[in-house]
Amino acid sequence: MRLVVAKCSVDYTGRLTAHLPLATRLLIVKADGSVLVHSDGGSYKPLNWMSPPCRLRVTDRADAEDAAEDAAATLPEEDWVQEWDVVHDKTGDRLRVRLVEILQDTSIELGIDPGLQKDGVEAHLQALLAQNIETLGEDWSLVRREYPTAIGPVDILARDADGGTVAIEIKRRGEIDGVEQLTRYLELLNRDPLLAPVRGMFAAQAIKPQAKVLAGDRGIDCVTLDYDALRGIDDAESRLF
Amino acid sequence: MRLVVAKCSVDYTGRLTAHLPLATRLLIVKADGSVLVHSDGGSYKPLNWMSPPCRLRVTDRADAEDAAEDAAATLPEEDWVQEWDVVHDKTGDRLRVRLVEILQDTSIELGIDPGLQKDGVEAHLQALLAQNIETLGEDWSLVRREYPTAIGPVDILARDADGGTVAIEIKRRGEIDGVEQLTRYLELLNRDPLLAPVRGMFAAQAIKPQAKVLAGDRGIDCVTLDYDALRGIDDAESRLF
DNA sequence: GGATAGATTTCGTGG
DNA sequence: CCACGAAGTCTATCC
Repeated sequence: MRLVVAKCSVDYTGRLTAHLPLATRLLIVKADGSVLVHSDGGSYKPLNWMSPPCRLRVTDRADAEDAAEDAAATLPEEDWVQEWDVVHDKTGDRLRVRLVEILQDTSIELGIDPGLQKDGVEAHLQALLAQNIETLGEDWSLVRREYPTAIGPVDILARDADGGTVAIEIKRRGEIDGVEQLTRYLELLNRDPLLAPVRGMFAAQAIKPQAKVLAGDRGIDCVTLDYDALRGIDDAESRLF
Repeated sequence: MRLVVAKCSVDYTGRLTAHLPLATRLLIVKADGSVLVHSDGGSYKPLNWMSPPCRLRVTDRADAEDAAEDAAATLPEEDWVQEWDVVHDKTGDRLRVRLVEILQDTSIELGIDPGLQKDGVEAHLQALLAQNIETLGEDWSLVRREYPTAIGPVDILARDADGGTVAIEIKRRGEIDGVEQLTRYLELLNRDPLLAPVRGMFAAQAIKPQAKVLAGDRGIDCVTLDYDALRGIDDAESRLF
């Protein structure tokens, strides 16, 4: 990994065209040749970047044949001492960085990272609800998780106390897209005479008002899930055995 | 901006819980106190991070009162020399970095960045199509861009050669969501007796097969836009005046 | 400030 | 390898 702090300008051409005027920034060159351009603020997203796989070519001003005449009458922005030309292997996207003043330049070997270990995602929520389907109502039973349809799997298919089929869509945060998704599933499931009628249930840790309204309009029930409570039930149950 | 290369372990608790085992990584502390943890690969997304607004508190091992007894019988991973505790001001999300060995530690002042200048986004595509609405068919005319409805503005409302109203949704890349969005608009527009019947047109630089099928199923026409061609027409036209 | 839609999204996962 | 859904998404825009 190479870390450079430099006064530079940056140009990107690819999916879009973008330009960064001359300013002091952090440039990161990773082991795979990818480049990140960071400012001293904002969030984790760089101002500009090039994703791997790509190739970085560095040109020093001294090496440029016509350096002398170029330098004669140019804007300060173009009076660079080093130019980086980064080209994406597949898309041809190009990132050009012109370094006018290099304030810091270090390289260090990091090695391969063991990677992030996550916990608490939607999959876990789905597993917990499937294991505790009776929290939705007495005598409810699980048909199966990831019930397959032509346009993708429904999170949970269940039967309510009356033996009616219920398709459940689970989201961490319930927004309008989730209701649309469930609507498409219901349309398909209700075409199957062996299943129909199938009603919908939209389950999330929090459901936005607009999603609630849309769901209501389509006859879809909404349920708010309590992650900690579900986990609690699950722990309590497992302690019984 | 502070740049630290260190052998460290990282723990995050917030929306989810995540852990990074001991390894050598780049740690970036920005002027606003936000922290990024980068490995020497992957894309621009850090392995872990804390977004602003947040507070960073640094503890040196020497300062820890019970350092001696702690160090006596701990795992190498917990034999840290410095600990960073970063807490988000609003959400309370916490990032804890334990530095076991510091290989590099530099600080530098960057100043405020002038920011990125973009070109070629969806707005431009919309403007180009609005100016060249006749590319969709002879005698087509523009009613207006950003035609307002109760659930948001339709990109373009136009009239075809027969005087029929057409609602056009424009995307860079045509996917299923765009068809859903246009469907909602059409439902609303067709409730207006002064406009109805309104037909739909889905316009994008490229339309995915699944989106095409869904659009076809709903009687929505699909059109592939050629950005460069539209820009060319526009340039040619402006040269006439 | 909250909600919404787009992104050079990136990142998994499943077929 | 492609396609789709989720993300601690982030970011700009609009109301």
